[in-house]
Amino acid sequence: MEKMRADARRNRAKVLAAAEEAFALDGLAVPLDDIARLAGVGAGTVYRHFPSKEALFQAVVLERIGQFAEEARALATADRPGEVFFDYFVRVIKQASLNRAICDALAESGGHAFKAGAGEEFRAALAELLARAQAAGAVRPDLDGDDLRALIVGCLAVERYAPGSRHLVRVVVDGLRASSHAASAAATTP
Amino acid sequence: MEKMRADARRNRAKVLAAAEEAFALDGLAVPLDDIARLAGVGAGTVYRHFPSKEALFQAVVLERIGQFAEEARALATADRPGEVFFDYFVRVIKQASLNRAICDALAESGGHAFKAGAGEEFRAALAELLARAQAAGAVRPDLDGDDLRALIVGCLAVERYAPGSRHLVRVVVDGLRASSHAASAAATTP
DNA sequence: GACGATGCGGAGCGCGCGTTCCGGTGGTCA
DNA sequence: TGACCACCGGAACGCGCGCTCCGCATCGTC
Repeated sequence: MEKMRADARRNRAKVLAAAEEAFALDGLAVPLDDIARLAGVGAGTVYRHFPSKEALFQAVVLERIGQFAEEARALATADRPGEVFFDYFVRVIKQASLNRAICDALAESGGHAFKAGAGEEFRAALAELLARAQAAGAVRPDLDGDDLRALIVGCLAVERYAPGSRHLVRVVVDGLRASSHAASAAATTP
Repeated sequence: MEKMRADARRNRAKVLAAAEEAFALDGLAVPLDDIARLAGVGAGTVYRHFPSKEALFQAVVLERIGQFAEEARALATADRPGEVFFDYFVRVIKQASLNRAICDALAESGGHAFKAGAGEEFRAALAELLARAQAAGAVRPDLDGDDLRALIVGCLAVERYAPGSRHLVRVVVDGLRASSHAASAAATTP
């Protein structure tokens, strides 16, 4: 990996950059030939560096998810866990909705994208933020990290269906607040 | 259409039934040859009755959506608009989540499925239920029918990602209540 | 500068699927 | 019952895409 020829390393970087751009725009649906052309290389070169299109996709996606995870870790010790949590939740959805690659990866049933390293880190960091917000009484307690990821996937679907409708995510955010939970419990306990 | 030969009419019905079953299970992804085989006819026969796979899909989906619309119309004059609305909302999501065809059709960007007759009926009936629930003070007023359809799409994505997690839809339901809206407004108006 | 190793490009292969075409079959009606 | 023609089945076509293969170019080394 380090002892690669200079041009090989250069091409690998070009492929990654092109894939990042193409996948972000059109998701997994973009033909691999398009990525190769955008990178200015042949299709064979792509396969020299990545065993399959899927592997290239994973590489691109996991890097981005790793950024989300890092961001979350940086917030894990902040004050006002409630505000921090909601800000992060909304920001992740906003960022991810601009990136078809992330949407496709997260929506993929079974959450395959969370099996690998960076996915697991994101998972853990998200659960940490959630737990702190719940401990502070800001978020209803009947949810765990998996639930939250599912809700993020749902919000991304909403965003894709009705782009830019900011207030729809707020509906979910309001549903996450501890007070909503109380209202629901009261309503179902006459 | 009425002066069709008896076997033709029979085959048409068999194709529709097979398509309903196959699409419900695997969505648009199911190969047309599979539908033909399931129906016990040749691929050519399918194309005699429907100009394209897409048209067959639309026919199947619109019939189901028509049922949803009828159900909604039947509830449009009921008492307790709030309860009726939430019950219907949850039921539609539950039913649709068991039917990949509906999920695919609704998730399709642009909401193509709502352009045709039955889609428009569903749209109108849903908006009516919503408006009545809002007038009764049960649902936050800052939403319209399009918003609600987007939220349904989102809930279907959640359901597909985390099947059977009943309480996640409740998060959205709680977010829809008028009290949640008030809490949100209070929180952003210091 | 020459030579082996390494990487490169892009034509080509295989496959799956939507769609079409046509020779034969069997429903329909006189 | 016989003949006509609407209809049927399924083989075949075109296309797009993931992936492979191999002759050629380029890099690193002596």
